[in-house]
Amino acid sequence: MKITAPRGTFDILPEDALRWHWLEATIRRIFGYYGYQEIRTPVFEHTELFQRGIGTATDIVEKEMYTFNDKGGRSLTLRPEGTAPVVRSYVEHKLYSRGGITKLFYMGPMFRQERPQAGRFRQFHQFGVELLGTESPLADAEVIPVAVELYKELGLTDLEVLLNSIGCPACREEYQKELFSRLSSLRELCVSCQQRLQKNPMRLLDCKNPRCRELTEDVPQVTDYLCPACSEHLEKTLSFLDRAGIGYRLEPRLVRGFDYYTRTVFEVINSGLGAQNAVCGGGRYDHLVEECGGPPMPGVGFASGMERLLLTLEQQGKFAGFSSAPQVVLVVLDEKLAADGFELATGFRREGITTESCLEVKSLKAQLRAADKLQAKFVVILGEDEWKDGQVSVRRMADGKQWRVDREEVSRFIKDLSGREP
RNA sequence: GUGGGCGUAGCUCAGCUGGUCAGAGCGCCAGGUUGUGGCCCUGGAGGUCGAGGGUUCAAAUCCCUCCGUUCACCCCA
Repeated sequence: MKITAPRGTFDILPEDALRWHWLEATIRRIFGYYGYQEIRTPVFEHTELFQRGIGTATDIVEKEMYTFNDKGGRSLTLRPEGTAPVVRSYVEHKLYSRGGITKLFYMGPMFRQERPQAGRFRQFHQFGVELLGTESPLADAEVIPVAVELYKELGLTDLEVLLNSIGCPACREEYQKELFSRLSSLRELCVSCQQRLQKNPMRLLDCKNPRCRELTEDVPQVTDYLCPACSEHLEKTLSFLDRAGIGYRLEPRLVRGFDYYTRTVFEVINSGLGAQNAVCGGGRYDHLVEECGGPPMPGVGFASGMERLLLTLEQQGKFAGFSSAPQVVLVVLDEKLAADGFELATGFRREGITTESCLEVKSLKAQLRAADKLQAKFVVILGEDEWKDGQVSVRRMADGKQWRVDREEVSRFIKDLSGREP
């Protein structure tokens, strides 16, 4: 094998495509119930959008973006995430001027140059929703069940919602100062935590290093530092979730990797995925629209990884029954009848019968074996015996029953039979 | 970017203390029925043993380099 798909990318083969179609269709259907409308943005954007939106100090912007110069010397970047592009489009087209609240969803490939791992790819697919134009905690509370109920509909089990509030810039700054003063003297923190302490002290709360965990054990929690407004926002969000019966776990150490988040942040995790256990991540971003050149306009949303969902569903045996079996396989027994067979197959298809036509005349045995492998419901056999009487044979594969039928009546015959057992 | 595991037929793998070691199962194709699938039987096709280099009379088997893949760290969906 000379040329393979680039590292971290993969082909979706026909049998897999069925699963993707099903997943995509389910997402669209559920999002429809909640009133989200699809928006499609380019797969690449000006590099600056992500630098401004995600934050230059984040890992994604620092080392994971596919950035290149086009022939005009512009710096472009394959989108590493979906929120910044959606917000860019929202601002560019002044969607806020249509009044009220904007509810959008997107779905498509994203690109990050990381080392591939279980459930992690360089080209991967996400869908997500963005609810723009309101600061109400009802919006935070609404966005979470969009994901949760979708997962339920997909048949996912063993999921957990983790939730936290990281406050607004004002209360967060005070908290970060506190963290810094408590921890900056500690030499025992791991190397990356030393760096985090300088750039974004809050990030070291979710370090997995056991020693760092101990050292930060009794550090105060973000939620203790929330200003009255942020505190009230969190309270209300939680009470709405409680009221609607949406389970969650308050996770004070949950912080997220993008700079744009404010107040509510959350994740949905699944234990079956190994280290990459998050299937969904999101939160509120009250200053991103402004950052992107729009008016002050709050927003909240989430993104979810499709590969990880499919992986989990696969583990749960969801796709056992997925197949694309044809209703009819046409078998032609003699080269001389090839044209008649072709005409017949075309007729079936015009009648809406999924038909596999006979492209190569082989022994009846071989053709039946092939039909069996395709899991055909019926085989229509066209041989000289039948044809001289203006007929074909229809064989029901499930029980091997066979009928001689006039050629003009085959479509009707098959349709009638299809409704019945077996 | 760092570290570990693995790279032998389409797939899953055995062989790996160097010398019938190029194999098994499944899959594929064909035959056992003059026009009848699934089970069974028989036969067949298919591999530069990831690539390159080295050690040796001799390497899939030992050594080195590279590539790929996988898991973990980092980070994240």
